[in-house]
Amino acid sequence: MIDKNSPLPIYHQLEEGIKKKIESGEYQPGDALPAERIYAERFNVSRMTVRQAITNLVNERYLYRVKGKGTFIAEPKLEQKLTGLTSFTEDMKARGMEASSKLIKFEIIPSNKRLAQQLHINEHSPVYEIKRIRLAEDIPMALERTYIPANLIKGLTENIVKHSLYQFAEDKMGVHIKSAKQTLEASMANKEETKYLEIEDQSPVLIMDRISTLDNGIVFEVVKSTYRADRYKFMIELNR
Amino acid sequence: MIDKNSPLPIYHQLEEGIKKKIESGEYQPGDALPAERIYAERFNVSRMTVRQAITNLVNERYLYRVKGKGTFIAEPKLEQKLTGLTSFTEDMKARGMEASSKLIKFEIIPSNKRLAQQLHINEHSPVYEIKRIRLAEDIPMALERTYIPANLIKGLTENIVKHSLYQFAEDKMGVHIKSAKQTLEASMANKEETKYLEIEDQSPVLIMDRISTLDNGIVFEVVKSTYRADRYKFMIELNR
DNA sequence: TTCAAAAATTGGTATATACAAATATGTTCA
DNA sequence: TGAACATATTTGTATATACCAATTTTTGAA
Repeated sequence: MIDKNSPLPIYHQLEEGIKKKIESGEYQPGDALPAERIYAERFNVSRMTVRQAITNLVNERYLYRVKGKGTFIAEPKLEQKLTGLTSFTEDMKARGMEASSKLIKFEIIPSNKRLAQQLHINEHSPVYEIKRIRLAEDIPMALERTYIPANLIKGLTENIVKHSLYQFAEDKMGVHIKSAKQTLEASMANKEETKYLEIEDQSPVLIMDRISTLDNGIVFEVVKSTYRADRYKFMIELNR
Repeated sequence: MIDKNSPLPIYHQLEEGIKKKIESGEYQPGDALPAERIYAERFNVSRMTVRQAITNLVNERYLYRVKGKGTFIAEPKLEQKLTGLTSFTEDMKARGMEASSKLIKFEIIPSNKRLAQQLHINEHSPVYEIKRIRLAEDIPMALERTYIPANLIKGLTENIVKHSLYQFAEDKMGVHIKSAKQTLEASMANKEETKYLEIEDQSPVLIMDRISTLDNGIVFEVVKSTYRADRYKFMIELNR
């Protein structure tokens, strides 16, 4: 379980080892973990090193400690893994519909204050503004506005945008999106939205804001999407 | 800042002290925290003790460390927790708000066709109907209607509903919720919703439908929640 | 047998120390 | 000036040790 010559820290190896036993079911919720001093002796490492591994797992909710009693396997955490919230294209495909998109704007503009803040760049710094209409079976479903710092991804063309932006970023720049924060809220359509989505004024719409971050922590994009409430429903599946 | 005779652990005192300086604005995001050895010397404690305090703050996202450079004040955390299957109460707590709820209906009614289908029971079978208003800081945020098959959970009382329904189900029945399917859509408030949520007619609202399933595959509940669009935003965090 | 005291076990706090690894700074030499 | 090297500083990993606090187990006397 422990290789002292490994470049990986001992506490990390121990952490992974314990995690694996939990996930495989060898350690069941409620079970007591061997005492810290036992681990220390068994692997001939310091108790403090064992503690470091266990502390991390406690922080990640895999374990919990009770003073004087021991350390125990925690109940698996419901939530955390949201499957779903896939891309529009995938989403439509899953519903058996033909997805397409129409590019209506592709420009470099100076960022305003709010955008600069979200993208962690200076105000007025150039950003790509990509505006698209998302359609399913040729019916407008959403208006999508994407903002990407211009200096982050040079040589972006309309053509690329028509294909996969993420694919381009991965292939040419070797960057991967690590996480995304999304918010969903209800609102009423503004003028631009009613126009492109072909809905009446004051119709209810769903607004989704997404901020995507790369492996290295750099904010890659800010996306603001407006969905027709009468045609679109978000599905979120939660498993444990 | 540090009282060695206090019953509170030193690392905890240090933790609170640093946190206070961050929250008061004395330490600004991006600022470097004094080095660990500086703190150790200044308060005449071990560097390891300082590390324990800082490690906790790093885990809570108040600080972040860069090897060889130092420890820095993190950007203020706006939206840490995802609104996934976390309860309204937890959700509000995460946002630093006081959550409460008002029970406005608790009855056993015969299920209609649609409900029976969702719950996988026969039409007209009895179900609990629990109607609640969810409040944050005494402001109505959502109207929540929960439906549970009556034969699934006998002896449910108003009092239990006021506490935790899930807790009751886990403790008394030993059942765990395994998964949930949620849909989110925008709509306009109907009469009942405008009344309880204290909003104007035709206001936009967010409607969340949830179907929760137990370990054994039995559908446990159907929840229909209507959220005020002007006060509530769903946050979803996705990580790779 | 019963119950209270003592001992053992477990996690919690704290110290001192050592070296590794990444980064920043200063210095030297071409 | 500018590049290469050495040095200092910072966090990261790991060990050994000591005692505290809560809990469980064992012991022993009534």
